[in-house]
Amino acid sequence: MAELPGPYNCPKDLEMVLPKSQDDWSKEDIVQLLEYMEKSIPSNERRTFKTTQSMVDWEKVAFKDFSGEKCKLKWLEISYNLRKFCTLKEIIQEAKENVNNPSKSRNHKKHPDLPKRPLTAYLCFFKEMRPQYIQKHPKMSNQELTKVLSEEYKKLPEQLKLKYSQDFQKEKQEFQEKMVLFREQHPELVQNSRKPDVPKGSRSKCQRSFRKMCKK
DNA sequence: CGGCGCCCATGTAGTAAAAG
DNA sequence: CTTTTACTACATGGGCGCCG
Repeated sequence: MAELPGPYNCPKDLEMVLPKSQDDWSKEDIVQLLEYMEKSIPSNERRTFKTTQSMVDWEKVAFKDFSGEKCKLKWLEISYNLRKFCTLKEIIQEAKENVNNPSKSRNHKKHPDLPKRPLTAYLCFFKEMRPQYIQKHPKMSNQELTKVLSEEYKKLPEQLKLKYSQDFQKEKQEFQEKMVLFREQHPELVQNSRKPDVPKGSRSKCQRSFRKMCKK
């Protein structure tokens, strides 16, 4: 704990190592440096920037009179300044958003193979009838159309509703079969189709009632 | 462990807001 | 400025937390 690791984590050292504007980098040179760096990393790289950064072969980045070592130092200077722009306050704000809205966080991506939940009876009806109602009421907004269609759905004869819900039941079975397959193929990913990366119990009762209050 | 109740996911497309 | 994303209306099955 007593000794700090290399210059990456030690801004004060970095400032001493990199006196300001002592070098001869033009704007164009920096653009070129960044382009060479970009080219040097694999396109499918998924590791953290620190990991990748430590693996960069600076001799390959080197160009003109700028040696690999010079390039590396310049990059450290640039990236250090960049990190100053991202304040702790901003990071905390982003963390807050992620806590409250895990599914909407920037890096939240659904697995591409994750089966889609089947449409409920109402949504099937909605999907099927919407085009006709668009023609009937060309000037209606989507919100208004939704209202009309929900009215229509309520008026629908029981027989038709039954047909829609039977379709739903059938699709539900298929969905469950697909989910079984999905879980077999991706055992490391969750038991739950809904929120793959939300740990159980992450939503507290307080959070719920708070949201409820906000809604009203 | 059963049952209640909250909240999410699901379809659409225009629009508003945010990001790039 | 352009592109992307979230929200809006609606019904409803189902996952899950919580309480007794």
